Amino acid sequence: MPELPEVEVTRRGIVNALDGFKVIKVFKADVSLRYPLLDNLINIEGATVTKVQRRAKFIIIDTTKGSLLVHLGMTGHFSVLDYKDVDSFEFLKHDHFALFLDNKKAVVLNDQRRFGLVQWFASNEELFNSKHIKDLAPEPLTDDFNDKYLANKLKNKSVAIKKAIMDNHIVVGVGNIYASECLFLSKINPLKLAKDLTKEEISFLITNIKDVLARSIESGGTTIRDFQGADGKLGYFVQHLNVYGHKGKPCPICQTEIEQVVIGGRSTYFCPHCQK
DNA sequence: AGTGGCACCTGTGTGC
DNA sequence: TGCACACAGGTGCCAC
Repeated sequence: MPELPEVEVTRRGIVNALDGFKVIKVFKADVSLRYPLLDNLINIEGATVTKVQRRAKFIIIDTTKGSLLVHLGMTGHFSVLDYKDVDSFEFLKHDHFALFLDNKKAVVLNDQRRFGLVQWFASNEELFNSKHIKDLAPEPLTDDFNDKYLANKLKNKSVAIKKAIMDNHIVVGVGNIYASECLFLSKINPLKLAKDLTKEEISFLITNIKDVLARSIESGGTTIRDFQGADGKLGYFVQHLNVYGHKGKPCPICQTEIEQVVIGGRSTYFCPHCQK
């Protein structure tokens, strides 16, 4: 489900329920997500949350007793709910993990397809050195993601540019929806090989990635099927999508029919006239 | 090393 | 109505 904007919207939706409050109870389901939910998740009980941050599509919850790493996978989402007492809390189907806070808020992770991840680390440092985090590329909304950096990463890359910008070793946070949208705005054919982009195209692409992600965060993310923020609100950036899911519909610029192709096993949408 | 393809899951929509 | 199949916002592992 979630790309960078949806994860950031989720982070903002849970931070006020967590930050500065004490975890009095942890719930974990018996079934595995992408990895098993280990017993050491219980270690967070009694800890006070000190920070809720995001790195790529991961949410990181730092506490006085260690750090929690969470990934939402395709269908994960958090809800912030009120509870009266822990033992009578009624979970929904596919609720796999929950934190019960001393402010009477429950932060509950629901993940239908179970591609998500929840792992406990003894320290923030250990978490950032974990295999999930340590090799991640720069954040797209920082100055580290710039023309010089991307040009260097793309030279000699014999993969479609669409696949390249979804590669976490090149830039993080760009998923299947925003990849199509950014390439449309940049007038770049998604099948074009990464190494064949001109300097100007790389520069324009960076501008559009930053712009699209930032605007989507401000709109509450994109809801295609089931994304919702932790407060249950839907994402309204879907109204600003130009090509994703628009197969056969007219291009908003030239009216040519939007085409769909599969790149790296993922549906990709583009205007064959505007994107060269 | 770089690249392509598939596997991991559940649910929904489509077409026969 | 029922069934089979394709597809869905992500990532990691495997074989070439």
